[in-house]
Amino acid sequence: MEASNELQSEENKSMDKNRKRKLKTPAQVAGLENFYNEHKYPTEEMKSELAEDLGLTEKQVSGWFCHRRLKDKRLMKDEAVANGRQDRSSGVIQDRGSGLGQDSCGSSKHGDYKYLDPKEVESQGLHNNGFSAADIAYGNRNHHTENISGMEDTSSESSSYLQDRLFLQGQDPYDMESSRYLTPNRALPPLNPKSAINMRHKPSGYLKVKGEIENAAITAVKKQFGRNYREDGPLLGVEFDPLPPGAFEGKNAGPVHESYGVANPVLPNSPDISPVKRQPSLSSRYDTYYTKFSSQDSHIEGVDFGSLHDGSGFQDKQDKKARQSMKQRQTFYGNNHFPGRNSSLDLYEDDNGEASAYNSTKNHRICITRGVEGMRSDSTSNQSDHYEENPMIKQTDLLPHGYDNFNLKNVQRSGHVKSKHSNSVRNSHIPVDTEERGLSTRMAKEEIFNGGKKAKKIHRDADGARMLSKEITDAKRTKVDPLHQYHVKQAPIAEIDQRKIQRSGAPIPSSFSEDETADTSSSLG
DNA sequence: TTGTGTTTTATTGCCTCC
DNA sequence: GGAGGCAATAAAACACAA
Repeated sequence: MEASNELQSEENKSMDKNRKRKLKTPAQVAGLENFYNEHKYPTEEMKSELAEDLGLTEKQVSGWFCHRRLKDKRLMKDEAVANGRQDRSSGVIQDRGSGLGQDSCGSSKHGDYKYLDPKEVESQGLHNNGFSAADIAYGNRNHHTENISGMEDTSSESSSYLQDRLFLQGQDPYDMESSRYLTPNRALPPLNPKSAINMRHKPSGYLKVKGEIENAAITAVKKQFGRNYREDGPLLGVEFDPLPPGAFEGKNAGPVHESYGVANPVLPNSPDISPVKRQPSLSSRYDTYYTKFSSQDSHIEGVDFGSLHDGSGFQDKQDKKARQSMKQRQTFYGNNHFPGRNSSLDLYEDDNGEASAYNSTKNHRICITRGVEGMRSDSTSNQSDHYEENPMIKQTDLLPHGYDNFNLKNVQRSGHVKSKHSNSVRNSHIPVDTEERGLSTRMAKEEIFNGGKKAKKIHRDADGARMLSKEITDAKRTKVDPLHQYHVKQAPIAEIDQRKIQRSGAPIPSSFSEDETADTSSSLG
């Protein structure tokens, strides 16, 4: 009896211990998100790898993915509902929504069939370019590439296009990452035996019946996008704006417009726009996200990865801040993978015509995404101390093949970004612009859907951004890291920053206000 | 500073598939 | 029956407003 009681108490203790929520570090979240973007249903192996890489348990990873899917589902549902109300012809979105909604993993094999999952297809097609922390790890291990193959199936056109684009740019670690998995003909070799096997699998349950149909729909949409991107140009932020309305026939016009409006690159060269200022809502989110993340960067650079979750002191504090912003963004971040990435890529490249800008952005992102891994790579420069904290992290394995360039950059960056300010500044700009575009779309939608609630959130973010902006501004004035300066040059970033001004009540350039207005109006109605 | 609302994390139960 | 997943729930961590 006593023994049992004791045992029970022990269990309870341990339960409590486990029960005690422990927030994942931004790095971990980033890693998870990135991986999630590519693999909604990671295999056990993947999970294991990811868990190891992130310093989490498989259970945690599984749980996280589960919740993440739920979250996605929930968002999609909301979106679908809202879309349904607003536009009946939003077949695409609805399709997505339905796909997600029904994509439930009733079948445990979904993970294996993710190739067929519209969601996956889409995310993969557009996200393959995205950087996945896990990818790095997996890349080295040649584990997963299934997704891409699946992608080729349904969205080979757009996806390949994107890949090509990205590949050509060749500067993007993300791209490189994905490209690494590609065979000379761009086909993805089954790296993982399991994957290969999986590929042979046919979807079961819902996917079995609807997979192809949905894929077709998704593919169609993707193709539409792909064409737009391809033919109409890379300026997703700018030109994509009008496309969605047409492509989606109205329903998305609002959201899309909004999203783009947020990141509207139309004001790239506006001198009036302060780089430190950003738009409140969406941008601020990511802005904050990255900014903070970068603050984590310091964390990343300085830290954290190693401390992935030792959850102690130093990192915890930094994490806390980063998390706050992170949390708010993750939702969107995960969901908007493709838009953000693509848009960012295109925008940077085309808009500025400066690969460097593009690269810088990427690098930045890499830094973030790599949060987990990136940190490691960064750590090589001087974060060893942090890594020491986490024995799970193997610095030697941190650098994925093909990431030499960006890693180097990152390292360099981390070099001068040692100072928190510099970090903030740097991060505040780049990422925002990059991810924001894609994310903004969804965010805008969410705004619409959730109305006040979202507004509140946005406001919250804005506040955070404001706080950051102040910090950033100060930092900028006092110190600007070379890389950062470069980033600052980027008009898009400046625009984004501009939003901050708006939020803070500072004067807003007419051009930007228009954006804002458009954004607002679209979101409102 | 406190209360409230939101988000994230952890746990548990159930379902489906093999 | 085991594995994987979803859904529901509880609780912690945050953010914001009063």
